[in-house]
Amino acid sequence: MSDAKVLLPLVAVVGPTASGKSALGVWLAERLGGEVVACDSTQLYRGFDIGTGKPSTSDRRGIPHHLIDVLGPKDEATAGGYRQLALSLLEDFRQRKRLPIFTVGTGLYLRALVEGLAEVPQRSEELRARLRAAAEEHSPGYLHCLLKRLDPEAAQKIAPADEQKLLRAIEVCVLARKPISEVHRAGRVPLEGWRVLKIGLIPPREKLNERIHARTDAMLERGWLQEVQSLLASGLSEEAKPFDFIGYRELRAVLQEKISLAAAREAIQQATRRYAKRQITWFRKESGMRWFPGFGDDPGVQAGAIEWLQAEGLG
RNA sequence: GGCGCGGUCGCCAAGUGGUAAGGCAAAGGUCUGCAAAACCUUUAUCGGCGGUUCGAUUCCGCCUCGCGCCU
Repeated sequence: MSDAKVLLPLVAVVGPTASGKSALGVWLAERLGGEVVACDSTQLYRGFDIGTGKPSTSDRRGIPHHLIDVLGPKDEATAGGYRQLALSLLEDFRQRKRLPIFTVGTGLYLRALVEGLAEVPQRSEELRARLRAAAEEHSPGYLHCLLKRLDPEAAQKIAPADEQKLLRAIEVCVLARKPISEVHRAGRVPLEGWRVLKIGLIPPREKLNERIHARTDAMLERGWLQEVQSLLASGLSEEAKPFDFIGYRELRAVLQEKISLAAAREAIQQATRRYAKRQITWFRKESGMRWFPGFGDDPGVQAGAIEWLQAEGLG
């Protein structure tokens, strides 16, 4: 019966940008008969290749990679959407008896997949537009007050200035016709049938920053600016979601002659450093993580990782 | 050697005789469908010494460093 699924192993290589997740993922896949599944909100987008750090053909070494290039520039990536894609992909892995190796940079997406999401309504752009318009007309604390009336408990947890989270909370309350806190309390449906083995990569911050800087330069040398240029030339709106990603927004500004390339380079490096910091903050809280204090391409880390996985019954 | 200006957190920078705005960076953190996002918190005793004063970062003197000008 399909509802009595055998527990299969699922590997998740978790780490901040430039920590070598992809390298470790491929390395493990080669040795364990696995395939790589990206868990990254930006690699989902077709056409945005260099700056999102998609592994090149040679980096992939013949190992199949999934959940890369599955969205067009006008699509909206969401945690729930990712979960759907990943769930059906996992069914496929189950049938083919292959080991899924997730390389995760977007912690929220992994959590959405593994722990599930509450039964909440999807985004509604119309409702959001209305709320934003209303917020414009009223005083600054309007949205927070509104949420306070709908769900005092949720309002307490969200900062009055955090428009993004306030909008979502109000949206859920309105669409679900009940407080978001209540919806959340109703629980979520976690991933079933898979045993998740999490490998966490945390290189020393100084070293990580060095890699981030070097990688930014390498990406620029590989023609990142030209990539952005041809994306824009292809008729894509400058407002398309992927142009908000680190680097793409800076390079777009260069092409619009708002900043110099040198300034963009520094801004990209800095934004990436901060991004890595936020990722690390998120990952630190992740439960059941097996930590390795180095890079994924480090032989010592690789040996340690496979050793651990084998001890867990893999291979 | 003389004259002038200036030395306030890693950087930029306001300011006052009663114990020092802000911005950026940094660090820490939050997070259930925009997450490469959004948001929150934290961070100086004002170049050194002495004087005036109830009290000086703010006034005075000396020293020191930087910048500019002059001989």
